[in-house]
Amino acid sequence: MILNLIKEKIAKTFNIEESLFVYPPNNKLGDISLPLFSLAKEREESPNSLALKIKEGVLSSDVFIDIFERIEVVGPYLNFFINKKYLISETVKSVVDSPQNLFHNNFGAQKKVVFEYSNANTHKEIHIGHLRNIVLGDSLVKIYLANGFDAHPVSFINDFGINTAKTVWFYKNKKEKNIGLCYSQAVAELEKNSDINKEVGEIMSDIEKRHGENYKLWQETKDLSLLDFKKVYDILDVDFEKTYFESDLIDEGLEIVDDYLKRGIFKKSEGAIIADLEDYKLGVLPVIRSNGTALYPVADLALANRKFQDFSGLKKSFLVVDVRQSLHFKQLFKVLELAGYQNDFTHLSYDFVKLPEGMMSSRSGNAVSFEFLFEKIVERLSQESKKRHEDWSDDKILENSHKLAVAILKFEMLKISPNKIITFDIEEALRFEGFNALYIIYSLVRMKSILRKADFDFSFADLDRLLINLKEDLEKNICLNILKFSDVIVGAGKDNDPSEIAKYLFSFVQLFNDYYQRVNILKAEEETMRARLVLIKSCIVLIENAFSLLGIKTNIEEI
RNA sequence: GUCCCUGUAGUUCAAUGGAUAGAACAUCAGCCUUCUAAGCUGAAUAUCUAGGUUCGAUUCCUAGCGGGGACACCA
Repeated sequence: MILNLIKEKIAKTFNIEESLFVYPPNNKLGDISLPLFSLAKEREESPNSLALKIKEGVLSSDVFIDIFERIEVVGPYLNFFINKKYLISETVKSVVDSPQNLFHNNFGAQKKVVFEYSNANTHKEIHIGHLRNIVLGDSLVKIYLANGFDAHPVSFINDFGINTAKTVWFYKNKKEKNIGLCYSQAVAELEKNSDINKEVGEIMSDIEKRHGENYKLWQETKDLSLLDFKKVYDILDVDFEKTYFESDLIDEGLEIVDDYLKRGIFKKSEGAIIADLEDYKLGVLPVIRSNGTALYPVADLALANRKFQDFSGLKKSFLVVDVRQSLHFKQLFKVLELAGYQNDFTHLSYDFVKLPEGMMSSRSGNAVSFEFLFEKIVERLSQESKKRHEDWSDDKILENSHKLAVAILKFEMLKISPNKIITFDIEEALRFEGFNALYIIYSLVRMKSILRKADFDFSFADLDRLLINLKEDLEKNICLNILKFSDVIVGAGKDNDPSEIAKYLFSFVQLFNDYYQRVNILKAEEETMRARLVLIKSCIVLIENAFSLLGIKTNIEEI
């Protein structure tokens, strides 16, 4: 890639660490820059005189003769201005000819990794907290794939807890068919009348024994719940290679517990079975309740096993789970380590989604369900579309609004760093201005519309000759930013943070909109027009690639 | 009490230890006979406090203050 090649060349020639290069805060200062503080210290020289020396060296070397327009020394900084023609033509050609070189690297060396996410509970509704999890996991898998990892998405579904029994109880007694509503309403009933707990306990016991009427109802409600999940996954266009169920893992987990008990990793305490991790300052992990029933870690232990069985050669297992379970995972990983696991487990935590009025939970029933939010956004988008396109059919409006709503929701969840709480304000989300997927899609659709109107056949374009016509500073700046995308992909992977892609994408489109406003494309002189069309095509490829790393599809032609 | 995260503009978020701390929303002032104005331009406004490390700290360290979370039978 061009920027890396340039940095590498300079670094090699002058024996400098390649990582010392930075991008200047604004493009008036240069395209790439080398701050010389540390190097000057090492070489016992003043940064400024060292900068001047290197500058002379670069200028006198014929390797760099066509690459740089000029080189400036500003105090301790050495600022390189890349030749405009060279930068533009190299960039556009590589986007058009070999985009995989720009949008894909082999940083991960095909290391096999698994991402476990969307660890939803059946018998509960999917709310916007889960949405963050699903969208984050999906995006991370895509970013890791782009970084050359062999990444696989799996999901672990919790279908066996006491919450399922509560839902069954409500379903059975109140004839409520909407499973999502059953749980929160059951919790409310239980609070009013604690006698119900006994019934719920009996239901749970039947479920665990796997027979009788209650077990049947459990299966029935589970299936209904899974249908609801499927609906959401389809809307969000996410898919898992494997889905693990707690109910399938529990027996294997119990065997492991026995084994660990024998090996002294677990012990009995106060009637329960625990892992005592006080020595590691990790407190105590309860595994089996004093009444003999299994707790969450039992399934986790079995799942750790399964994943390495199912994905042979697996090097690393990522678990995308809410930050509130950090301690739990530290404990679990410590237990696995004590049991002799050599494998690498990493908890990718993210903070929760709260409402402006406070915390959200499916227990209290104040959660904003995915379905509700999605419909609300579709509705608002449809209203707007109708205003703009009186000639569009209702079907077309609805279809477009659906696509947009998915993009908007995903972007809302991903544009903020995972370790920040998202305060989800529905009014804010319905405003569609500024740092928002709609802004980007709107611009993208305008770009596509220009290409449609131009009706230009790219396959016959003689790029070398054509690109000479791109003479604007903005055109160079756009190309420079296209090139920076490679670094963004690597960074987002290293930091496990898709928001870096979202932020980059937004600022890139801002830059393009500036260009769009200032420069005429279809009205430009013939050759300039064609060159600009090729540039726009490159921008479209970039934007669609960036969006795809966020799991956002861009199959929208009009808006 | 212990541990984890966090504190930047009126609000929501940015800023690999580096140059003039950036956006978006809201506010104010402008731009549609012109490739889709869900757009663009301009104005105004900010690093919790005190120390330390460093040539250089919003960033790293220590302490304090504020916010959130987790800490044995929830997941």
